[in-house]
This record gives sequence, structure tokens and C-alpha cells, in this order.
Amino acid sequence: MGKAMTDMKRAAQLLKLLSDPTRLTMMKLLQSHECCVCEFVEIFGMSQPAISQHLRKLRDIELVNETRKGKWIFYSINEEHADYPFIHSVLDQLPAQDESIAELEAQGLRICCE
Amino acid sequence: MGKAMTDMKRAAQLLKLLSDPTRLTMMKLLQSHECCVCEFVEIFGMSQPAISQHLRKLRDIELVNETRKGKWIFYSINEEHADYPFIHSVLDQLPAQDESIAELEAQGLRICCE
DNA sequence: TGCACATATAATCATATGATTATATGATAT
DNA sequence: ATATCATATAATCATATGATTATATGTGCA
Repeated sequence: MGKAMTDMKRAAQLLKLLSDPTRLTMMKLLQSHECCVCEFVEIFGMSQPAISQHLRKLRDIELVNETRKGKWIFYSINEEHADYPFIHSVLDQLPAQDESIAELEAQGLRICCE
Repeated sequence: MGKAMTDMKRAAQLLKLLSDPTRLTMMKLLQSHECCVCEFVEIFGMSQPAISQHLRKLRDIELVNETRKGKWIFYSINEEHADYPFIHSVLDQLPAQDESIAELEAQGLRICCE
């Protein structure tokens, strides 16, 4: 199996994006669930602009996709990203974050648009 | 195979250490070669204190070992570190940095203490 | 049309980061 | 003993980061 990364500066840049606990957890969550901004606000107990700015950093280098569904904007992992294999290999080492989603559902705060 | 990491904050902290291009390359180099400070200074073309401070960060959380050999202090990867599997899995995605070492040798700047 | 909700952006600010220069420490060699 | 080499630490500074508050944008609904 070949190396996922060829350029150290690029790798460092990606690791920097993952090196914030909020963004790292976001990415891990997104690996198994689409989430909208207000769900992240609930999960992380942070202000909406703070969440929005973390998402912007992930969006700026296209690690995530955004899709508007009515009032909500849903974020998902961009599996087509050239560096996704690298990102995936890191996220793969981390524990699932499903409890956060379960808690949301228990509180009736999970957004569902079907 | 189990997850290498159990705590997201810890994972983020480790990724932050790896997220600097100099430190990331250092760690990759150390994975295959012991190096001393002056070699890093040569390789990265940075001031000795700058190198020293990067090494300190790695040393502070014990990702690297230091061994004095005469005038020189050699650094090596700490494979006994509880989080080494995680670190390793990241470094493993990166291209080898052997040219830097080869260049050093070509210039006669490789330090050898045997 | 106008209000409420969801999200984004701007402005601001405290703290973290990474480099430099200057200086201290510690080992070797003369 | 002292000069020299290798490295560490301290002080300083410019820039990056991540949060907050205030405000703008965009969608759905009465």
C-alpha cells in the first residue's frame, strides 16, 4: 500500500486542521453522520459563530461538503477529497463518538429532514 | 485491531505537536535515524534555538528520547510511549525523508559516534 | 410583507505559537 | 584552566488561533 501523503507541508497543514479538539471530534462525527450546525452547537456547548468558524476552516480546504436542506445546512465528509485517505487513516484511530448523537436523539434535538 | 486512541483531547494534543512541518519531518526522520541537534539545524536551515525548542516540545511529552554521546545529544523516537501506535500510524502515511540524511552524508555533515 | 429561525461574517480580544537574538550550561581538548 | 563546540534556556516579538459579541444573510411561514 502506498503512502497517503507525498508532501510534508500539506500533511502538516491537514494535521493542524485536525489538531483542534472540536474540529477533530466534528470530523469523527461526520465520518458516520451528517450533521447540521445547530447539532454541533448543542454537542459542543459552544456559540454558534464558534462552530461556524470551525466548519469554515474545514470547508475552506474542502474536507467537508455543505448541503442546504430547508433552514438547515448539513455538513458531511468529502470522501472525494484527494487527501481523504490520509484524513481517514487518522480518524480511523479514534474512538467513535456515537454517544453524542445518541444524546441528541434522546433530547429530541436531532434534526431530520426527510 | 483496536483503536490506538481513546481520548479525543489527547489525540488533538498529539496532532498539534505533529502539525508543525519541522516537527512532523523531524519525527519522520527519527523513525528511521537517530539524529543530533546540529544535524537538524543543517537539514532545516533554521537557527539552533529554534530546533532546540521544537525538540523540547517533543521531549516534554516524551515522544522522543535524548542520549548524550560526547559533545552531541542524539534524539530518537520513544517507541515505548503509550501513544506511539497512534503516532506511528500517522507517520506511516508520510513519505520517507531519507534524501535529507543522504545529503548530510554527501556533505560530510552526518555525525557518527562509534 | 414581515417575523422567526438557522447560519455566516465581521470586529475584537486574549492567548498560543514559532522565530530571533542573547546568554547560560556542559562536555572536550589543548 | 580556558577556549571551543554543542545544546539549552530566557527574553522578546510578530503573527496565528480560537473564542465572544454584534450584525448580516437567507429560508420558511403566518
